[in-house]
Amino acid sequence: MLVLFIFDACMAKIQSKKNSTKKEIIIEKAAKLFRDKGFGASSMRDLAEVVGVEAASLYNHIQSKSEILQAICFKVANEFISHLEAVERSPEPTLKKMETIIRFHIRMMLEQYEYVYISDHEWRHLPEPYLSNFLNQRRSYRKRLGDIIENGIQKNEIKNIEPYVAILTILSAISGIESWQRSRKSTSAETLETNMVKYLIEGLKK
Amino acid sequence: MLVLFIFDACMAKIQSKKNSTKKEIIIEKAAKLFRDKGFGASSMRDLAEVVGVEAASLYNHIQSKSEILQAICFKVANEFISHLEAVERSPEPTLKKMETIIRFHIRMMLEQYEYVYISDHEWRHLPEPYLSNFLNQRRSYRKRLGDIIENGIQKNEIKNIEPYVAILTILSAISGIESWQRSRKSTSAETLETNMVKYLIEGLKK
DNA sequence: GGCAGATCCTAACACTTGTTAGTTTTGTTT
DNA sequence: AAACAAAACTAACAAGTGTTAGGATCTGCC
Repeated sequence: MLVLFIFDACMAKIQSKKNSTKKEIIIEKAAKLFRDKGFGASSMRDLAEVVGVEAASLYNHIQSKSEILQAICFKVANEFISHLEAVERSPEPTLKKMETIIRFHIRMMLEQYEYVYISDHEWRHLPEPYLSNFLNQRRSYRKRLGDIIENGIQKNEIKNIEPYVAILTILSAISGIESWQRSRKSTSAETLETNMVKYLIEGLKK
Repeated sequence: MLVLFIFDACMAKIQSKKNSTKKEIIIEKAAKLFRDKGFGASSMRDLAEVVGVEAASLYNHIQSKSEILQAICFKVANEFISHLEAVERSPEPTLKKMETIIRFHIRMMLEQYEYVYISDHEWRHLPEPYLSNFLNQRRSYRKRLGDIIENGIQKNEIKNIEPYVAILTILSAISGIESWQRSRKSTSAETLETNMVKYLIEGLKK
């Protein structure tokens, strides 16, 4: 009863069903904008224009420019973390685990390009304490990936390679898909995924 | 005679020996600044402060904020291109060529971190026509790298992999060293270079 | 010592930034 | 039709932007 009341009050204050929708539209448009002009170079007036509204009107749905950035960065971070948790719980061999993770990263880069790109490149502009929070999550995520690799080495399932360097290499390689997105060339998405997985997994095999 | 005159006039107009030195100092400080705040978020007043001078005084040595960015981006681009030309001319086998190039990229990332980082991440802010120019050089550079790989495949010296994807993977992986730089951890530069080369080269071997 | 030129400074410019206040329009409910 | 809330608008704010003008100061050379 009390809980319901608080919940309702919260919903009513922060967002109703309708401006939740509008808020999402704003964030979506913002993602596209931030991706190709950068967060710093995108003004609220720019954003307002693509949304089809006056700049001041945006503040009926969001609280600040950086709230948009926070929403994007943490949405992406959460998706990666919860996927990782599922993989960690699975009983598969190390190489298969890594392939699953690599494919997930590649698909995220293909299907949620704007969001992932911003989370990768514009997190610097997060205000504290969100910045520290984000970096902690990131560090923890990479650490856990490194643990998977280390575990695989100890079990003699994969080649002996510095886990940190392997993770750095894999994640960076995938985030480079950004530059493929920027200029859709002859190479198809499928070719890209197949070949990149091949390259990155082959380098881990014994 | 005429050539010399033009050369002299140019030198005198753009920079004398003395403000060339000062100009270089400004660019060096700017590189550090741009790297950790981003080009857009760095103001000329910020730059002036680290140089130890008033903002307006900078304009005795440079012509505009974006001239600094141009200087950095094209300096880096030229270094990579001329190194590539040397490798192209060499008679070595494909795998050795690729290792040379990979090592050069890694060392540039280790030794000229600020410059390379900015060239990698802040080129968007170049004004036209420099932007198009830069992107053309970049595309051409990657194309030539791809040709080396394609040639190696035809000669049966390396594994059959999509050249474009291989290049994308290699370059992106290396540019990820940025995040190692950002937080000097337990891993040494040597370990990093050794392991990354191992990973990236192993994935090319037959 | 004094001239010349390089380099600095202060002040200001025109403009853009994110955001707020106050008001009017819009759309739904009674 | 009246009333209410949601969401749009106009106008403005304080602060910060890159850059220029004009004058002061410093430096090295005759």
